[in-house]
Amino acid sequence: MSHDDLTPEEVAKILPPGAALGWGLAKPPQRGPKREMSIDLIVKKAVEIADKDGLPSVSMNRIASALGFTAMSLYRYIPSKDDLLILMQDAISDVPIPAERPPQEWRESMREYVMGTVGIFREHPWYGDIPILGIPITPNNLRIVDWALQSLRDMPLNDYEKMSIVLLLSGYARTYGMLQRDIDRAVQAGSSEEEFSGLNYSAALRNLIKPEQYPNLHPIVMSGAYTGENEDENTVGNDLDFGLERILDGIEQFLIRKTTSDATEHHK
Amino acid sequence: MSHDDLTPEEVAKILPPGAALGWGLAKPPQRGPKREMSIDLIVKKAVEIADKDGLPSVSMNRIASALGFTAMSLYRYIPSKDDLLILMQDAISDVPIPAERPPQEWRESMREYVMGTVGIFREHPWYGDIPILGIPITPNNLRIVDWALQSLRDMPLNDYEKMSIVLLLSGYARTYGMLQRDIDRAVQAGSSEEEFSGLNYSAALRNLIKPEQYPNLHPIVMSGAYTGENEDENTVGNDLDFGLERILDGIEQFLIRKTTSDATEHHK
DNA sequence: AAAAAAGTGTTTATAATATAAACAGTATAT
DNA sequence: ATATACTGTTTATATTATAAACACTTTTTT
Repeated sequence: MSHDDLTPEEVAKILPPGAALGWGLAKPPQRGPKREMSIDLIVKKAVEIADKDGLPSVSMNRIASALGFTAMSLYRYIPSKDDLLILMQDAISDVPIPAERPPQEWRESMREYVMGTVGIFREHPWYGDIPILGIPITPNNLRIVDWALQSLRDMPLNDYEKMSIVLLLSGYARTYGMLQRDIDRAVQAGSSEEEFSGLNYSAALRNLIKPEQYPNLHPIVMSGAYTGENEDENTVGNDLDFGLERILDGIEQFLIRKTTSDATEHHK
Repeated sequence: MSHDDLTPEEVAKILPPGAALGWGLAKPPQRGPKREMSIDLIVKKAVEIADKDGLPSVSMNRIASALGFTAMSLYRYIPSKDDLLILMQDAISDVPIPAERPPQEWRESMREYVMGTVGIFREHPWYGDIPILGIPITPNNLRIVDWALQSLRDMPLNDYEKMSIVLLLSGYARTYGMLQRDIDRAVQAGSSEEEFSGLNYSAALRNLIKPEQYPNLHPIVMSGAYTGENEDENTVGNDLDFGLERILDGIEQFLIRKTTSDATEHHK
């Protein structure tokens, strides 16, 4: 409601500590010994560890040791581990955003956005492990929201419709990012992609899926399609593209319906 | 490939231990003292605890104590905690499946499926916290896949197209289930739904989102739509319905295109 | 009937976790 | 000169999954 200009201190008080730190709103200390570390350094090291050994390996001890300090020293910079996770998540959301496209290329623009978001999951498989505690409010996360809104800017939609579409696209990207992550993780854990897709379980499923209890699934298990026996016909990449094109078609239908009904309303 | 009839023991050897237990393939012990517990009892109690206090509260100690035994006794029934999680996940997937609808009501049928799946997340908010280690292979999870395939059974689609659509719908249900869960969780943790939607951060965001850096998001933050200031116009329920209808429209387009191109191919 | 085998639930032990409290030392403001 | 604010460290705590060894109990084999 209010259009007040708040001071940075006032803004910092409203936001959760992690977000306030992300916006650089922590005022540097005025007294005491010189700091030997920095928030950026800690977050960078934490991301490095998570990339290499996964999120469970990111302990306060591990980060501090890697930097040559004790675990407790980190608490002079970041109030809690949850806040650190928020900062890590925002740090890796600092992705390059491609040049804007003309409005008629909105489908390609949305594809770029979804693929870009899925890319974060590929590069940092722990991205999806950090719990979502609310709508994005950190700087790089909001830049990604801004990116998603780009192709919608000049469309005949109200703000809520735009946000619904952004949610649809970002949710889709998240789903496939996490699916891709789960596969990468299973592969890295020694299990093969075939194991994940269920190829190893084909024989077992053929014995367990009875047509009486699973009338619709039964033929698909028997044909081998469920466990992806013809790998070239069924890959995750294909599934991702397939679903995305259906969603884009659905958005297109909405736009068509919206513009024609606007035209008829004009006639009234 | 093979059409062999395998013995239950052979099937159990192929599957991961958790899944084999879910299918009831563990042969009862032949010697030794009578068992005082059962797998079902343990899983039921674990689900009860998770429902009440969340997944982190489900420790081996907590389950065993609630049943009047020691933590280690559980390992006589279930090989590891990961296996227990698989059994818990399958147990709550035992949802009632509504009566089949005539083919022309496929949209309503898909809506029922998505809403039903989202419902599992509402009733058991920890559902989405259990990591996905591969395609569904446990009995109740496969029953849900069978449900999803119901409305597609008689459609002119090949098996891979059907599975892609199932993946699209189940992924969408999962996304919104988890969103709903995150909100419920934030509310239960004392923070309000307004806090989650960002309403409390409106004033802060208005000061932070500069038009130069966030050209597309800026107007939406200023109008109050980003933080959902007109609650009646923007609810999660609305977003769920909006996205689902777009996806159903996208599927409809695919069906139309497919049937007309089949017709033209016939003409050749 | 005797002995071996298999399985029961329990006790004890281990390494790792986030972070609270108290500490001695250091830079700045009054 | 002294009070204040801040630094990084040390010490301590409760909790976790599960391995190993234990004394009993039931069934199978000899």
